[in-house]
Amino acid sequence: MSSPDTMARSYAQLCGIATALDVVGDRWTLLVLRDLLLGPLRFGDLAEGLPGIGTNTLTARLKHLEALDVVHRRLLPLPDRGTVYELTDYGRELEPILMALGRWGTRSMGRLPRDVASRSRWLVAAMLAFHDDSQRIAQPTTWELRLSDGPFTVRAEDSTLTVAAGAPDHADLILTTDDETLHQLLTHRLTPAEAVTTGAVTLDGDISGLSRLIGLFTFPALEASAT
Amino acid sequence: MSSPDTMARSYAQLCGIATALDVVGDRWTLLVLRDLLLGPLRFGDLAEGLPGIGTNTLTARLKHLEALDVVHRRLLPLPDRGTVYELTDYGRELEPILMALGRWGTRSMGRLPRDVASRSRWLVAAMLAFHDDSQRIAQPTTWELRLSDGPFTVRAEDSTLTVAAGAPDHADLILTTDDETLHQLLTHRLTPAEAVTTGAVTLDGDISGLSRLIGLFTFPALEASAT
DNA sequence: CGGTATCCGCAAAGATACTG
DNA sequence: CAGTATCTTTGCGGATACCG
Repeated sequence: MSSPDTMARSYAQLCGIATALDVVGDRWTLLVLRDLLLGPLRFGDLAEGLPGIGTNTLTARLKHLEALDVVHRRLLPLPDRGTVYELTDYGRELEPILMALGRWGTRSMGRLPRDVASRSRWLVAAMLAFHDDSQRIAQPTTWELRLSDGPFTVRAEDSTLTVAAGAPDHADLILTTDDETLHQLLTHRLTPAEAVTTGAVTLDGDISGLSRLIGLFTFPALEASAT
Repeated sequence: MSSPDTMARSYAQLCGIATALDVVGDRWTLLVLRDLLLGPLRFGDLAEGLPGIGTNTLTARLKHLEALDVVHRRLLPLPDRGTVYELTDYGRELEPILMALGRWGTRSMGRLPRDVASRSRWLVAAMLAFHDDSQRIAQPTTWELRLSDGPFTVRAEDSTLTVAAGAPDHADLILTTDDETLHQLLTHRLTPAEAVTTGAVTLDGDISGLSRLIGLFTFPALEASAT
């Protein structure tokens, strides 16, 4: 019984890249891992974040990833009584690769179809991708972003940025907004002052903290479609 | 019907990673790009390096990649009268991502099936992936590797390593060997002296050059399969 | 030889209904 | 909520026939 069907369609090449694709190359797989980068998720939350995936396909991907030690299935303690999926150490090593792939793919986003799905968690992941780690921040700062997917924690310390789903215990600044406004702020098409004045952003804390947050990133301007 | 609708199965997500996968996420696509990393290839050479791919699938992938400016189709000058496919600048930006993915996947190579295909070009690509760029080499050196796929050029200058298919104009050392022997050398399961003595490697130049070549890399030992 | 086009069988993926 | 079962659709691999 050489491993179940998890290797059914292996490329069978003596090559690290081909082997990596045997593990994470199937359709949807890398998007599952992308969504798990911000923290553990339940089956239903994963499915909700992957519009178009069938529950059977999601089940198959999770089983495959679990068998290959990329994802771990964990039972939550009593109050919740649920199951969550989270990255293993091996799976977490994909983070810089996924971020680099996301930066690369951003250039092609102008070609996206008209009816595009959007999730604030993807925008938050993009913040991780476009964080400018050549900057060192003077003192550690925590932001809470309240977006449509729920609260997220962004923390800057020295030159590292950590991002996770969920609210922090303490935030230096809480901001409530929508994806489009946040993206406009990050691409400098909207100033913090404008955003607050129009009510597109609601702050609990000082507006300078919003400016400092935005300054941590270097988002590219999106190009229009060419084809 | 079915005109080149290259976005037929787009994830349609406002996300750089999802967009990248719209471009290079289809089966075989990243392996096509891997093989093009070492230099332009003809259709037939690509097909030969991707055992199992159908010629129709390869055609579809190349058309897709060409339409999205990842690969460029170029006609060779007269003596050859052929067509080659080569990476565009945009496509070449995938190199560090593919190398990182290959390093990541190497850990899972113990699970590969029994009948694995092997190509020396993949081993040469792995040399690029496992090059230790913390080293600076005293004086620029060029090696010619004569392997089953043909000759390859490896050049070290300062702390950069370049690798390409084809023989160099001048090589400081020419070595002829097989994939298995080269891999054993790179993983220190075989010493240069042993390899030369047994005839597994033939040198045209000084053996110290082989030691210096091997010293440029930090290949991991392959783990045995667990499940 | 360097592709392209077509048919065919299979396995994966999408959709949805259903169950613990 | 967390999946499983079932059915349909689509993509893929393989073979082959065709064109420059």
